[in-house]
Amino acid sequence: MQAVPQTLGRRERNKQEKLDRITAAARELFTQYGVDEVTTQQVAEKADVGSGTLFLYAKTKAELLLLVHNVKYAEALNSGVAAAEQEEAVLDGIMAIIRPIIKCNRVQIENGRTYLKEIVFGDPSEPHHAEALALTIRTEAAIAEVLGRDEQLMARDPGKIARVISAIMFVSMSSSANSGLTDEQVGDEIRDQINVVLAAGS
Amino acid sequence: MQAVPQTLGRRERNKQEKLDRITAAARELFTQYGVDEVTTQQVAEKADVGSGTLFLYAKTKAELLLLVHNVKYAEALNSGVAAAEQEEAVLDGIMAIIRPIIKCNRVQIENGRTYLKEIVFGDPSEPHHAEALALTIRTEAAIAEVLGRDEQLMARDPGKIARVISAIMFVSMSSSANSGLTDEQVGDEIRDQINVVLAAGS
DNA sequence: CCTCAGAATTGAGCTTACTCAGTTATATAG
DNA sequence: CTATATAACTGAGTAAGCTCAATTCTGAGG
Repeated sequence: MQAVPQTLGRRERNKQEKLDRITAAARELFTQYGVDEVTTQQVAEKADVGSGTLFLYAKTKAELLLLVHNVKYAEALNSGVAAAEQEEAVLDGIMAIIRPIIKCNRVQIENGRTYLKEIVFGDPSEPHHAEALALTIRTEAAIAEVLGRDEQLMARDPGKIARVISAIMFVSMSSSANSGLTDEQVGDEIRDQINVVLAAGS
Repeated sequence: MQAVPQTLGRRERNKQEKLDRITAAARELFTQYGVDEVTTQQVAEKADVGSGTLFLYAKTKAELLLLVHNVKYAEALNSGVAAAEQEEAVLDGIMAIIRPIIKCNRVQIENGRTYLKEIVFGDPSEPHHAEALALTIRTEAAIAEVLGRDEQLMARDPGKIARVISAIMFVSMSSSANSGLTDEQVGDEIRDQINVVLAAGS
């Protein structure tokens, strides 16, 4: 019997180190070449682990992408929420939240689309997927908060409206029809749709 | 040189027959077992064609599902549009359109979700995918028509609202979070969201 | 009927995500 | 320190979608 070591024991430390190496390897390769152009073998090699080990840390290749992309999405969301505080008008505030998210899902458009696909269609019981879902919930909450600043909208259901906006974002960012558009054009398309939802009473 | 034969020549007839056999085989196997549980080999065998031939008629397995499911979707849409004519209220009319679509995408939920996934993320240059897109456009048009019956809504932009409703439908029908719900529950979720979009002025 | 260009078909083979039986490393007990 | 249980790791192997070089079939021209 031994006291619990402050440094979590070698086993735990090794696991953490491996996860870090895998995450770094996947991030670099996916970002540079795109998830479809990278094989799991390549990620395993770069992370210096066996190919089987990779799948102990991410159950599928898609989960590996979630692991990597969640970080970027979280950053985008944070910056968007911060920017939204500076805005007066509701629509401007919402667009301030959305714009960084569009950007982050279109820098490497293939990865962004695969990420969004996985959020909706992937296995929600997987940990990285659960984290992604938590992020979309945070996004909706942030949007709902901005909606709630307006009395008229407060009287409607900000949570439900935020959900609708979330669906609008998802489809507009994912659709193959929009692959060729610029970030601004996608943003415009989203804004127009939000506008028709909000401008209801006018 | 010979006059164009009424019966399109043996070559064309053979191609048509093969496509029919492939479609029938895929429909039966996918419907009974679900697209993920069926291999392309099995479809090829059942259709009595070589495995390579299959991919001349549908470039990917997903395209094969589109080929099969488009027919069901078209039927659902037609029956929904017909039902919508009997409805007075706008929301009732829209739900009349949507309900058969929900049903058709959830009878075999795995196939329905894969179908929806392919519509958004698949290759739009493929013929069966193009047909699926045409169906979603027809769906939006049908919804827009019902919206246009109301003067207030007519003043807003029925086409754009229909697009928003389309996004709502897509996410609610696809989301893994809703896998366990009944058709009615999914319908309710969709109706609630549409309601908050339409009930704007009230 | 015979020839032949090219359309249509084919299935062996390739790629790659993922599995699993066997191996190695770690921590605890005596 | 040695033994043992068990957690962690590994890479050869499997499965399945898809490709493509070789083959067969079709129809027009002579």
